[in-house]
Amino acid sequence: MKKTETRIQKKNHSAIKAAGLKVFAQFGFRGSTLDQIAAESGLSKPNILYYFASKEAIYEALLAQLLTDWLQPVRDIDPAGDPVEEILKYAKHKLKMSRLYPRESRLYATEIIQGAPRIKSVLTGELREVVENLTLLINHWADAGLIRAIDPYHLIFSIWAMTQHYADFDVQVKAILGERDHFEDAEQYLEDMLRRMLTV
Amino acid sequence: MKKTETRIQKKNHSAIKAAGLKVFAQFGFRGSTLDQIAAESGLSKPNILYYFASKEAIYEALLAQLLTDWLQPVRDIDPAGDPVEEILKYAKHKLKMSRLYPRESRLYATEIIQGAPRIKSVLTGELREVVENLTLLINHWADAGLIRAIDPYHLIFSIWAMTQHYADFDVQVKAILGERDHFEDAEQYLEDMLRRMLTV
DNA sequence: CGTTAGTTTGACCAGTTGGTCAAATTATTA
DNA sequence: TAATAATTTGACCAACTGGTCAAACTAACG
Repeated sequence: MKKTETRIQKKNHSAIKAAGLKVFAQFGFRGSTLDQIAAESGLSKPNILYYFASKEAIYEALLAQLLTDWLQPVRDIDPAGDPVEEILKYAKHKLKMSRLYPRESRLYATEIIQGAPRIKSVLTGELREVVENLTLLINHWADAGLIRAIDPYHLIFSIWAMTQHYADFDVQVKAILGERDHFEDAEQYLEDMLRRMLTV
Repeated sequence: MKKTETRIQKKNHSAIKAAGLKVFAQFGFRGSTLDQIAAESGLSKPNILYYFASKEAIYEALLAQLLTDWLQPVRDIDPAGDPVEEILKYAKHKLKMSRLYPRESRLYATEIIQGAPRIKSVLTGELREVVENLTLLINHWADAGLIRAIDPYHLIFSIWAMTQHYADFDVQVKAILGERDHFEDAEQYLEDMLRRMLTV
């Protein structure tokens, strides 16, 4: 598909995606304008449309990238590993992504809040499947007595909710806690919570 | 302020706010248009601007209403009540609001994700103060040995995150769980989690 | 160095945006 | 019922929207 990408193409594609991420994450698809992305990326509007067919194409490129990054760590959970540690590893990974890539998290959040018009098929397809497998694994662990019996779906939701909260509601968290880094405390709380939920 | 509001004013003000809530919650402030709100409310665009000075005025009226509804249940927590039950009552109340008023939750979420440009002062003011008081109470309870020692801030964040998740990420939750009502299971999970976190 | 392929842009366009306003319509009240 | 106040609207506007395009410019390469 992308056999030969020139130096300039590579640079500009990523500059546009970086700018698009910044703008879309803040204003959502409809609230964002090509002029904003142009200003943010330092390119002219027609130049942006030379590299991406449309505003929507930029948005979809970002979403596609995001979804693979989102799903991979779930797939990386090792069924042969220690259950509590595996779940903890996943949760911590998710939290770290919230700290390092809060804009990606916000972009995803706005898309979902708006009804996920462009990725609903991924939600009911790939995401659902990946989650289904994870719930089976969790139930299997519970049956084997390795963790406490627990609703696997809501366990997963609680991990998502708590980790993404720190990225999506960053302003609110900072308004309450101040500007200093709070991710260390968050991780400790999350670990404590999960251990209590998973061990008998 | 609103001494005499005629029958028609009352009807149209609330029709516009209802329509605005629906539209703003889905598309955010910048992504929403007066034409959408007009269509949704059944009024003409100039007629809407007869009742509200601007698009922004509608949005701010909604946010103001929302914030008081948001803060009240925190204030209603009874310092003299049973700690675990009080916190549980609050969490369940929050979850119920997610079920009954998901659009309000989404409107708030989009505003926060976008950096809370219009309510940052409320966050660092009223909200912070109310949360501060709650953390003092929780610490007090912990000191008295009525609940386990716990980081009160992240406890609050976890309640917010988990309850609002079911409203804000409704599409995703439904993509995974199907269309049937999942709030009963969510409440059970939430209660289980909080009891485990709060009791020794 | 000259040619070609890749890149950038100013000018432009049709549709949409929030908002205005005078005039028409409807409700209220004396 | 007549006059007054409140409500509604069609026509309109300037600014902005995503997108186009031919022409100018720059990089790559034989």
